[in-house]
Amino acid sequence: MRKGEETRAKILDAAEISVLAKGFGATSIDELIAETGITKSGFFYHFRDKNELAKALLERYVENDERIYDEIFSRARELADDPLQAFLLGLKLLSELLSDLPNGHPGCLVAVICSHERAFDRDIQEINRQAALMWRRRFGAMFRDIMQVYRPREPLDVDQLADMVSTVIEGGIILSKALKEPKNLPAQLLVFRTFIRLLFQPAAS
Amino acid sequence: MRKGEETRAKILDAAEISVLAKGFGATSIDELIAETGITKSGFFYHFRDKNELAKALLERYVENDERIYDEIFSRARELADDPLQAFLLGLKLLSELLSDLPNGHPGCLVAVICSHERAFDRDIQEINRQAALMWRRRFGAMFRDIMQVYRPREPLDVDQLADMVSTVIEGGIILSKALKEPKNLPAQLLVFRTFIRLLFQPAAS
DNA sequence: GCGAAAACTGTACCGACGGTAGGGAAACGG
DNA sequence: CCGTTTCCCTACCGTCGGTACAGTTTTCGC
Repeated sequence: MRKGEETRAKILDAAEISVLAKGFGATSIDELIAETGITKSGFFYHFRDKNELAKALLERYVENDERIYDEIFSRARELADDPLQAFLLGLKLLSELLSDLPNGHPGCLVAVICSHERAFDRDIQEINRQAALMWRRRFGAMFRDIMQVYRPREPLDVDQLADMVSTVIEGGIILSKALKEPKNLPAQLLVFRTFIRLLFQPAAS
Repeated sequence: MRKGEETRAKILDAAEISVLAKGFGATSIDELIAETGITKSGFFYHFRDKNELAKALLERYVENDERIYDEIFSRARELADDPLQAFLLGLKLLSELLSDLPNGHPGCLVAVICSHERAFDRDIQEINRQAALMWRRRFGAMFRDIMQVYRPREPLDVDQLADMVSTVIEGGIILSKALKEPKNLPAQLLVFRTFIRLLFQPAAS
């Protein structure tokens, strides 16, 4: 029972690394069982097929992602009383965390799934959608808090502003990879941070 | 000679649609030859292997991409004398163009390659990198023009600002797909446009 | 410590796919 | 009409995802 989850986790660990590096199609089951020291039958005991592996992988990834955001922004909230300052601090903390990853961000599974779209069933696409909606809700709540204190210099839709956070992160991951400049993602986050500061900065200079 | 290029183009057309929809791994050669009415030998006459197909696909995609940007921003430049106004207009035109696509942006091949990274050889990764660098140069030049006339309200690195354009586009494509909201990408572009307007807006209101 | 369930192993097999090899044949251009 | 380009045909190989199923070990609750 607990042993089973351990093996399952080992498979998922190996799969995540490989999928983020090579894509889902190029990640073979044979390769995963070789790395985890399990047999093919053992693999299919845990996952009915490759699609279920993808599903489990994505679910785990999204959970972990949420946990990291929870940690960072709750810590930022503790350190700053003002909602705007807390958000700006959160972005900074996130940028620093990403900057400390030696090889840059390994890649976002949500984006990988998007690039493969029709290769997966609706279950997976729905998990993906829910993940993006969670981001929207999370950052949307923060912007609503900010707007109770500060008036934006330009009227902007809260949801679109919240989506912009995810957009910059996802886009930053891709650009970092394409350019082979791991520092690009944290840098982009800081540029976005400047935009937010500008947006809520009082009109008088 | 011309017949050959025609067939080649037909293969690339089918491949591009399929790759953007399902990813590269899930796009089978058998499927491509069925759609183009060619035989397997015929396919391998045009492309030594799947990797060369990817390379040709990416090269064609990047060229087309550049052409579209050229058109939009040169038209914007004709309509507006001021570099800032021209850029803002260009973003608006781009947003409208993306908004008119009935099923949303089909996906960016550069991003797909990034998600598959290690599955491709260095040639392809280099083409990808050069494409991202071209974007940086293109938008960097625009921002430099703008900065000769306007002083940004916050000091920002020109390259990072230029990368932000690509970041928003790539991130917007992913978010649009994840959320299944095709209008998300053009909306994000307009949010970014607001940020740029804010950045270069004179301090006095 | 025992029995049942959980967690595997082993073997044999299947179809689809990427790719190779090589011998052609139609189409076209000069 | 000759040669190159462009493609077809057949046969084959290894890998991969997946199935089937019987057998074995490990683990855990009682």
